Amino acid sequence: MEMKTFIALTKALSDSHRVRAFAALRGGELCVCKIIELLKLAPSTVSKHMSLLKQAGLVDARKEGRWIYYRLPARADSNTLKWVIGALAASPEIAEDDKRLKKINRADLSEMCKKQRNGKC
Amino acid sequence: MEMKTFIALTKALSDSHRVRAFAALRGGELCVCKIIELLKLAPSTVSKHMSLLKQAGLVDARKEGRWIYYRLPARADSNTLKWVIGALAASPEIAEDDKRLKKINRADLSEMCKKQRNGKC
DNA sequence: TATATAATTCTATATGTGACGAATTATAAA
DNA sequence: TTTATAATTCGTCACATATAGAATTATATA
Repeated sequence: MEMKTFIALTKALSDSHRVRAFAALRGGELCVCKIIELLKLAPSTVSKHMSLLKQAGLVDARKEGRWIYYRLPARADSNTLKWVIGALAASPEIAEDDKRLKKINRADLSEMCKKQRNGKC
Repeated sequence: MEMKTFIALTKALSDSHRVRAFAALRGGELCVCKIIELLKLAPSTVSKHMSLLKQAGLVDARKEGRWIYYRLPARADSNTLKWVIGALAASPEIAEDDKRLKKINRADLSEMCKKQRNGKC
């Protein structure tokens, strides 16, 4: 791997919000508004974070209607993925996120997004 | 690993000068002035970089007289070390550094340090 | 077609980071 | 003891980054 690629990876992984978003995708793809709900950040901020992760090759995206779903990439450098997932395995923060994600996945999607726009999360 | 620890690691690895300094230690311990010579940065800058790597647990230091030697830690999280070394294995920049380090290791240490002070590297 | 909506890009701002030179500290040598 | 020296810490500056809100884009629905 070239230095430039490596630095893009480590920079992408050097912000806790991005790391949490990345780790959240272990459980399967998520639309942006669910990631917004998890991180409790403004939509524009989350969008920028996901774009950075994508540029580093740490996530893939697919569009379906008005929604964009992010997911772990199928054929990414699996050593990097394994290292990150492994390193965070015992992280209390990630365990807490996993719990919250279960609730978020049960919630009504439309209602959640409406709140995000009005409540200025 | 806790999130805080993980972010300290990725932040430490998100600057190419620090990554190069870290990788240079694969070949054995180095005193600061040799790392200065390799990176061609001001001593104070290199000192800060090494201190950050140390805080992240990526390197150890030992003092011998006026010199301080940095080295890869004996019992660091070996998964992290393996991932970094593995990811950079094919990096042309690191290969180039390895070449230059051979020359640096042959050079006269006192002369090199004197130049660094006067030449404002 | 007009409106609502999910996500993005754009703009502005506050904070963080990398760089150097000067001052400081600790050790060795004269 | 005085001087030289290897490295650090401190002060400062330029530049990068995280954040939110406004404007924009693309798609679905009334």
